Amino acid sequence: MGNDIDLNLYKVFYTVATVGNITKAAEELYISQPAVTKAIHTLETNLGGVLFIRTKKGVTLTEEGKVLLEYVKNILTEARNAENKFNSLIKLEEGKIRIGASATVSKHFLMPYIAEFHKMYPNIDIEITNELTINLISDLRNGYVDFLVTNLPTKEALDMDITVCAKLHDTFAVSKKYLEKEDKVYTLNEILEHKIVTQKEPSNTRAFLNNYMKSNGIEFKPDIEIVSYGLVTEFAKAGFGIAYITKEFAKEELESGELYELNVVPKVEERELGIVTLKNSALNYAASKFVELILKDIKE
Amino acid sequence: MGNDIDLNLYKVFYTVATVGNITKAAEELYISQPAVTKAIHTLETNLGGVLFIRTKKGVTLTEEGKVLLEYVKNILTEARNAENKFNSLIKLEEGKIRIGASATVSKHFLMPYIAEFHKMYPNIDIEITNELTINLISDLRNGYVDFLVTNLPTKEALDMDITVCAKLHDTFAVSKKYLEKEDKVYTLNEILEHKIVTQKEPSNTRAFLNNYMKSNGIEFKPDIEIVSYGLVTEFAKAGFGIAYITKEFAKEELESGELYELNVVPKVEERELGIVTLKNSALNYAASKFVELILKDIKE
DNA sequence: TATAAACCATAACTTACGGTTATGGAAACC
DNA sequence: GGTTTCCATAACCGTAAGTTATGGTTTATA
Repeated sequence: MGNDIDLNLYKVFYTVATVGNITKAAEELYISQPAVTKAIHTLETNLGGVLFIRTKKGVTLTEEGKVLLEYVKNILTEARNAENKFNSLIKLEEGKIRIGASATVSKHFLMPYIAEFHKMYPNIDIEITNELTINLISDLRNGYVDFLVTNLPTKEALDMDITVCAKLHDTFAVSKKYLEKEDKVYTLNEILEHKIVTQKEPSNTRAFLNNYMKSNGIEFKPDIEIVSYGLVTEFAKAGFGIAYITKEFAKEELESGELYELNVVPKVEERELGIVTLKNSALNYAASKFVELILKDIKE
Repeated sequence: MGNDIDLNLYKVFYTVATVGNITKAAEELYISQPAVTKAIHTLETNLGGVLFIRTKKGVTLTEEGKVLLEYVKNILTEARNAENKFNSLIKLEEGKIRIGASATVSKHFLMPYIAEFHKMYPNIDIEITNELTINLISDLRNGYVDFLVTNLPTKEALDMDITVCAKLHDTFAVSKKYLEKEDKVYTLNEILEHKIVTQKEPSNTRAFLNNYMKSNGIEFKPDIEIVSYGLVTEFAKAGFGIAYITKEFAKEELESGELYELNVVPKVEERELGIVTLKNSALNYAASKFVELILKDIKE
């Protein structure tokens, strides 16, 4: 956009035009009167025409100057709007964060961060999409969400950046209603003599469980399969069997004693929760601030 | 309109944003690459946020940068529009001239100038208002016309600037049908023995005639009074009597011999044709150019 | 797997120009 | 007629926008 003239001169022009007096305009602009005189002159020579008629009482616009002024008004208000908009985005006075995460992660992991962030920046909209990880990934690719918070590892992540934001610990837990608490170390086979409650495939958690079983040489089939993770703990609490759960997502039940953890060997490996973003595409400022908030915890 | 940031930086920003590459943008802007780098940096610090993400393949806009770009596009196109508009006004590629003048002046004086001007600048609209001088003056005051071309003197001209643009010579003329041509010097009283054809009051010409008569001690009453000056010559040509005419406005009739001038003493004083503009208000560029064209002739 | 090429960042230097002060002239105001 | 109000001009100054040179890092190339 080959734009020749010095846009800053328009600021001076505007002030002089509205004030109608070079000396006063200079005061308003906090520069000297000769500076303004010169600015108007260079603008006039650059444009190739006269903008003001100089009188002893001040200056008045020529007809062409009046026409120009209308354009200049638009230019300057748009510039002001640009500044304001950018500012409010940076100051987090407005904006939107679109997070993709499972209902479980949303409830048990994100919730406190969202609450904290919302308290700090109440005008930032937060939109959460709860779906299966596979769907979330396509949402991310299609630009429907800014980033995901999901269990790792997520395969096919060549076009994505992953940042670990928490460690997850799976375990077997059960209600006393189903199995009296005992100070005992369970083998996997002993566990499998019981009814097993777990999530239905496909799910990251279930895939992790399958893999764990397989690496211990066991081809297994659970007794109760549930789509919603939330219901897994409910079924366990109701005494339907031994549930495969993630400790971080069942804190309440474990702390209240509604469920207790079984001491099983071999221990289930540690998993990770990660923030997934699209490579080569930046988060908006609000989203990056939110991610920062999450990561602050893990840094320590 | 307290606008803080350097508007010229937006030009650089725009180029970088669209090219997506600082080095190439520098080429396009005919400045060095470090200059562009620096410009973007200062813009970023002035705005207080990041505009681009630097990669090894170039730069890409942040989300906030994308938002800013939309505003900047508007700013730059409006600036370009402003330049273009001003330019075409100055180049006389567009514009309008509104002239107030009597039908006589329009026909016998302005016509050739209008033709010449229109040939030079065919896109300038020329609007002519024909009315009595009194009405033209109020049109001028009300801004309905840019300037007047009228007989002088025009009273009540304190708020107006007057520039003489031609000399006018009134005289008595007659057709051979009415009075056989004689090589004779007429006194005013001899003239008055005939039928007199002249314009009806109010009119500048008639006022001038009245004044001329009065200064020669004569209270006179014409025999035929006509509103339209054009018809005065027609009536004279038809042999109704001796007409009071302006030589400059009856060239054809005098040259063709349809009318001939009577040698009357004392001679009628010279009158002036003037361009009348409103004080403290500038003509638009097209109008001022037109006035220039008229005045070019009298200068010589 | 060197080698070259592409890009942005930084540093040190130069200069043009946007600012300054000082002054003048010409109306307008008391 | 003195004072004030304006804009224009001249001479000077400092900064910030430009310059060249260089470096580091990644990506493409042979």
